[in-house]
Amino acid sequence: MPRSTKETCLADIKRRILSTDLAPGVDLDEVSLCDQYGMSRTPLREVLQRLQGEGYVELAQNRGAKVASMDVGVLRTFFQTAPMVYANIARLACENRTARQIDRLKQAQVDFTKAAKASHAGEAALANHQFHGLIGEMAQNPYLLASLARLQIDHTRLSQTFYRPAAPSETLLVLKAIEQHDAMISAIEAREGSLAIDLTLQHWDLSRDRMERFVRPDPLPVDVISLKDRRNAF
Amino acid sequence: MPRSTKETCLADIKRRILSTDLAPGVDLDEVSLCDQYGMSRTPLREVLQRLQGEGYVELAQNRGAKVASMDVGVLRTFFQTAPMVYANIARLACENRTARQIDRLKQAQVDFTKAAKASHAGEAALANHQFHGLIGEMAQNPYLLASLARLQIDHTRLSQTFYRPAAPSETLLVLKAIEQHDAMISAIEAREGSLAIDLTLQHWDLSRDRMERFVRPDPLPVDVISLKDRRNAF
DNA sequence: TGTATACTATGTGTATACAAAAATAATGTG
DNA sequence: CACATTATTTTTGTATACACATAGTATACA
Repeated sequence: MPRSTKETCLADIKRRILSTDLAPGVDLDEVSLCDQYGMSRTPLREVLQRLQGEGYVELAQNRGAKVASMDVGVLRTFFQTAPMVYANIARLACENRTARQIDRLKQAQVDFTKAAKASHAGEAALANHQFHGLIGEMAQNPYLLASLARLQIDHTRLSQTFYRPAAPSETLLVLKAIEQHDAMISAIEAREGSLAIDLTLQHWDLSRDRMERFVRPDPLPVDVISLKDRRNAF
Repeated sequence: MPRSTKETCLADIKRRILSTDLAPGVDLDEVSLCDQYGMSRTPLREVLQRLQGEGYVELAQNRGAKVASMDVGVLRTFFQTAPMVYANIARLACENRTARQIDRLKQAQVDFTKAAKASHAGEAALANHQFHGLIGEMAQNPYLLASLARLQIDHTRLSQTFYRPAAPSETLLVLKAIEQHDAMISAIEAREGSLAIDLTLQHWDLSRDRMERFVRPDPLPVDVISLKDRRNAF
């Protein structure tokens, strides 16, 4: 899809950041990236500037680029802001979507379903990113889209574990997410704004629970003594 | 304030776009900008990439940069989105503002009041931009801030005529805007979120009325015949 | 006269070379 | 041995030169 070297580079760095292959906060070395993508520093630096503009990286004077961090302070506002923006985007998508966009959304859902059912965690998270990005496009609102894009970056990074189910009960959650996507497509196609908002918020609740468990996992056993004893018993 | 040539250039192009000195949609020539700011094309192009990321300019492949346009379709969503974002930002500002930020906001209000009372239209619009940008900083929400920044660009461009009163009644509107700013400062300082939202929406209504009159001015007289007659009567 | 094609001019995209700043290593001194 | 200072290396920032794409213009041909 991307034609020029620069666009390939831009898209690939985004992909690597979203999949946390490039972890939050890590420094990006210009020359090594140049080698990887077979380009000189001039266009690569322009790519980095754009990535900064879109919220993927942070640039510091004379100190290069690093992947956008995800500190706790920002995470708090993430959970605070996301449902409001997502809901508004969903409503606007109902008003402004075109038939062509519905087709693309359905295709994205096919891709997402495949990856999610196959438990391809990285691919599923990216396909989910693509799906919600398309709804954002439908909204036709460049102002809110800027917020949505930034929310999506952190959302996708936090969701990396979602599609890699550890227990059978978690597989059900993935299936539920797929169903919710299908319901959202129908609502948007039928231009039922109120329904689309409800579905979006339900979808958010599902995702939020999963993310909160990732951010704040089950605590380790407190009773270290008995653990130690059990170990010694071997 | 800006130390390096690049930052000066970035800030100045922003200023010129906000003041519509660089009108929406006009093409930006790289070499002439280089001459103006005494720098080579490499850093200038990086500035343009950043300006694109912040929504000031639009870049097209092999076709250079142009100032972000303001077509009717986008303007519709501007009026639709702005009050919601502004209100949320105001509420968050109450929660998260620091004493230091309050001081800076008061200083910005001094600057704004001076420029507005002196009917320095361009300066007043930029000071107003600065004022509301500081409230945005207080909100401590990078996601919403991205929307706010984009809304502010168009808001400031549309407000250019606000502070250049044509009639005495319009001077009163400017004074009212100044009062509203003072009230907003008090509300944010006292962390009264609900009040801050109300004031913000009132402030928006005032600004919106003025902008709508700018976008859709009074129609020209329909009765061209009688106008012509009157002219002939001279 | 209308249209297609070649040519020219202008402007954008990229690579390389060099300058400047920061990080790191090495050395000297108390 | 700790610390400060200097030298060295690494990395970032900028200028220049050239390659490439597009737009505009002129010319040839139907």
